[in-house]
Amino acid sequence: MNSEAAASYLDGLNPAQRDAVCGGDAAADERDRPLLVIAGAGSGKTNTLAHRVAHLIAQGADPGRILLLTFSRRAADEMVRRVERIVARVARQHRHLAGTTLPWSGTFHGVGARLLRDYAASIGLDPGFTIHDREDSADLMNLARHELGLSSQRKRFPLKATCLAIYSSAVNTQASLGDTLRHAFPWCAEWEEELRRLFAAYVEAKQAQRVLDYDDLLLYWSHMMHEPALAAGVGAQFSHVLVDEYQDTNRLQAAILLGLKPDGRGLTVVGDDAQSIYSFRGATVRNILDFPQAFEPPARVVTLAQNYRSSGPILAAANAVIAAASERFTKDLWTARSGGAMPRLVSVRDDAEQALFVVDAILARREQGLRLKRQAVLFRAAHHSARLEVELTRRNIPFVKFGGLKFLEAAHVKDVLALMRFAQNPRDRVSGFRAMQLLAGIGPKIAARILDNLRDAPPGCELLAEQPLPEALRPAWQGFAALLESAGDPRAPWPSSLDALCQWYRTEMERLFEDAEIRRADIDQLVRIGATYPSRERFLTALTLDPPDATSDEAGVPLLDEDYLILSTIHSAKGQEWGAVSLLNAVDGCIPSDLATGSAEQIDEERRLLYVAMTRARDHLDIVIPQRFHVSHQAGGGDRHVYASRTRFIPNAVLEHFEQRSWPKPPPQLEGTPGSKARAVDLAAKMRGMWR
DNA sequence: AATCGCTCGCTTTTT
DNA sequence: GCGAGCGATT
Repeated sequence: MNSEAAASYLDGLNPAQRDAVCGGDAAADERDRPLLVIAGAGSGKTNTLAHRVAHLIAQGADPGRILLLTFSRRAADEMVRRVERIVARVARQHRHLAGTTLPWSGTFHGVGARLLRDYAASIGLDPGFTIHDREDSADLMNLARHELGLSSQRKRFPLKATCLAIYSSAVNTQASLGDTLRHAFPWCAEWEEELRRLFAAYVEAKQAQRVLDYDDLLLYWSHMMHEPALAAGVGAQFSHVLVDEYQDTNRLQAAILLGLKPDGRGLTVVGDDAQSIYSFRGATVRNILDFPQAFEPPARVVTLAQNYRSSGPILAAANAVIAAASERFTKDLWTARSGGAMPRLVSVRDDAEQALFVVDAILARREQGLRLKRQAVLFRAAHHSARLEVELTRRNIPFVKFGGLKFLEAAHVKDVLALMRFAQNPRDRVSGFRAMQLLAGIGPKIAARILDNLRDAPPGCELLAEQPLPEALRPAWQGFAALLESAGDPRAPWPSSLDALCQWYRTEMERLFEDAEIRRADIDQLVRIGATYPSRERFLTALTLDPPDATSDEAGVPLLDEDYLILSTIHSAKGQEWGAVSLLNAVDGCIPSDLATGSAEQIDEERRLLYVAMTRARDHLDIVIPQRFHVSHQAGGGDRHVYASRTRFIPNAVLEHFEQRSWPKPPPQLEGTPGSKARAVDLAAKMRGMWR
């Protein structure tokens, strides 16, 4: 490539970024040496990684042999978009690069699913396996739990979700069950033997039903990497492997990488230990810390410490917060930006006033020209925004919420997916169990009996239509069986087979739900989403692994053209930025969550969470502290409350970085009789009712 | 055998 | 304020 073109696309990078993109170029042997990029918040990480990928392609790497692993589907799409844009620029001189695409980019889970299907034949897996989401997995766990008689113990056995969490934690951290229990679930330690039996049964059930859960996608992949012949094959498939958000990967994922590239050649990982916030999912910051020494010679390390995002005062405050972390490996970030307002620490009376303050501040900024889309409200737990959502609805301010309840968790959406999965894989008991009970007159008993019959049938011969049933059910059943059989046919046209299922389901909805009208819109939406995928398989996989992640995301298509406010959990805000950020409930008990104050590591992670929230802001940052807190689940709609205190992560010593103020109670003429508690409670209940 | 209605316990973050 | 689970009812 000529140096002029090189200059044109590398021009915008600072020296450290340029080093990360093409540092090893001079010596051919250096170029593919393993590379660790420590990239602080707002340091141009995505841009740098995208440039590195584009640079590799410009230097002759085959885009079809580049594996790009990101944390979320959203991040993958963004990365691919940027790479394509940079490559398109280079392609003006190098025609053969025009139209470059990156077929191998996605999450570990998504790529794992794809590889497992590709290699299914060589690892004894049915390529038609279905993937269970967390709830399906919990249901299957529950089935095993009942069959082993664990649900009727003298002492209460852990709930299905807890069992699954324990299983998942053990798998992802690669720890023994005993260690997992002692370390993360001490209150369940007495059940170790029962849990071991339960997990064995759970694994057998999954295999008999040709079903994989999230963890299996990594687990099977990593085991594949332990087979030398397979590992060599998969490894050779990729000339370069690049991983984003490496601080949030777990041991299983690290093992996969090492299996793919044992000598580290062609391997690049990017991350920031100060933003590690997923240890509850088994992520370990050790991955990033130990990365350089895992290779001989050790990996090259490049640090990006210049922040391009936040104003000086915001960055100073964030640095002050993270400085108190007991263990840290990255340096403070610095910025060339000068001026800007200090972040505000705002005291309000309670939850209700917090909502009022935030809405007023947001509208004021919009008056000054900052569109709603450039503003976000962040919080620790999805339900923290409930009061705010009511206020936004009342004032007709559109918003989109990320995190929390998903489109897919709605009962009616799950029903349709269960129908589809059952059609694809009649041995999938969880899906079949749910799907069959949609028919009036079929309950757990009949459904279970039919599933038993299906399990014993030879593969390929599903016999759905020929089940013994009460005569009264037969006509309805015939239609149901015919529907599933045609939808399950691998040659069934897509997406019309989905449409047919939904058509059938729509008529059942009337009986199943009082509010079928509202839910119908979601079903229409599902059909529309389905139409954007090329096949049933791709649709089901994508929906399980990369669900549309905002409530009312895509749902309100007209909404997308309009301006709307972003509401997001801090976790879901990772990697994003906004002109103005408001953080709710900066009090002890919320940040840190009182469920996460068990160990020093947990508390440190909560501190990093606050740091991540603060560093999302460019120009304005409001941290809100309600003085009074309603006790969350009290009987009888009482008005009990506790006095909350400012989060321990903003102690007096850091206050100098904030402008402190309190928000007075506004004149109470807005909403009828002021201070009438009964009235306020009624209104809230009404608003909540809108979402049911 | 399915379904309705009641009580009890738990309640973060997500691929 | 919600789901899972259980006992009573159809």
